[in-house]
Amino acid sequence: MKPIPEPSRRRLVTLAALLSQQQTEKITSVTIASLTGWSQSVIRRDIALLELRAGVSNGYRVSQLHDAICEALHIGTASEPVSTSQAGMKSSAAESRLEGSGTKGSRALAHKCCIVGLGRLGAALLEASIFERSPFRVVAGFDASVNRTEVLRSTFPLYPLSQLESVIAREGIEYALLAVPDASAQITADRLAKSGIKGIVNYTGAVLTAPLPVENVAPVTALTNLLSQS
Amino acid sequence: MKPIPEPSRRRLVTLAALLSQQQTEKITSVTIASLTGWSQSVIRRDIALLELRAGVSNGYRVSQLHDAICEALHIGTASEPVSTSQAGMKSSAAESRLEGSGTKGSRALAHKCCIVGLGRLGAALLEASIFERSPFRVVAGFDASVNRTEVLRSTFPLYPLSQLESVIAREGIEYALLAVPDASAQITADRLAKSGIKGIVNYTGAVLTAPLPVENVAPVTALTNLLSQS
DNA sequence: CGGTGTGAATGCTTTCACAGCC
DNA sequence: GGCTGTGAAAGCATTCACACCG
Repeated sequence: MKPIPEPSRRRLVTLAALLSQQQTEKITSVTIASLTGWSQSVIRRDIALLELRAGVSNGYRVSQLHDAICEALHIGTASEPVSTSQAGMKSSAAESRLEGSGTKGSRALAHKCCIVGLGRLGAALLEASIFERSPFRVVAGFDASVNRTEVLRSTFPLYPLSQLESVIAREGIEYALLAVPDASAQITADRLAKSGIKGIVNYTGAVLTAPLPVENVAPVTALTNLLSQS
Repeated sequence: MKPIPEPSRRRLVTLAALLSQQQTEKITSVTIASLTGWSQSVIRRDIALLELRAGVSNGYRVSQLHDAICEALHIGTASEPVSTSQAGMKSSAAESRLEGSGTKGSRALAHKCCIVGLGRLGAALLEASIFERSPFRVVAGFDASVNRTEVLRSTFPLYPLSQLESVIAREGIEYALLAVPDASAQITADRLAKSGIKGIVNYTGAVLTAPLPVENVAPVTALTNLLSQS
């Protein structure tokens, strides 16, 4: 399968999330269009990229489409469709079509993440429910203040910042959520990069310079993006 | 000035933030390239869109470029360049060029925002420092639990969710940071849309259907975007 | 030189429009 | 009829390459 272009990829990420909150069994591109605001053309093209040739005549099977996206995007543990009481045994084993390219990696381990900086914002991310039913698992938190790492409660261990490199290496952590004070953002990002982290979600107001993908989600950045969209 | 295309706009938002944390007086496209990872071509094109024909031969004046971006993006109160002691009276009145399209709106009031949902994450956004020196000002917080709205401390008033519509109208609030539980996200988004809000920053895991721009910044969404970028 | 600004060319994405299928 | 999948066209964004400037 050829590499999926960036705009399509981002839409597919959203589409996967949308599918997992969908109740119906089937869905058409026109429904997706009304739910997301994207054009039908673009939706059909995006889905065509999956090379799942299964959506004939009356829409796509929600679960099948969802799984196909997760596979194409290399999302290991997929966020399962929401199960409200009525769901039944709908698709627990989503009949893998003949041409299936070996879906064995599907139950793969979740991607390991860590939270760096446990101020108010970082501490808020400790909430376990956020990552439930997602392909990610937070396995460590870090803060410069030993006080915080000892007082805060979480389902995974918290470490002093000095152990950043060693814990990342030991646990094989892939992604970091960065929520340190702006002033130490760049230095910390440098340390993360050197530790072999694959990507950073940046909650700080600082613009990071790093040799790896950074997703900026600082409140001010997000608002500014909206602002100039008028 | 013609409308700025979306990819350029997003880069310019980041560039503005980068400039405001810059210490030097001048900057060249090659420096920006090394700091951001974007190509020189794209940077020069983006800046050319500003029609600020002022960057001859040895780079751009940081403050001037910053102001030009803020103007083009309709950012009222710009985030000022960081003032480390040495900054001096650099550019407090950024010589508005002759052709200037009437920069009178420049000292306009900050854009008003509100935080909807004051759980751990929403409450973390109450931190005033986050929005300091930004073109945004949070003027209200909302939560379904009166307990929370009464116990939490902030520099602006907190209201029960029932007053959402009335307060938004009265205060003329433009943007909302949505941090309610996933289950009530869509309903709340509908209320926000009806209240005339111009854009939503979505911290929930839910995919929103709304007739206005939504910026998705849920941790899982951000991580997934990174993930499939390998 | 080292740097910007910009036509022209390239490469991507989106849209159109229609064949094919249920 | 309603819907998908896909060539072909149109529309955008990025890169190239070079004139021009301090």
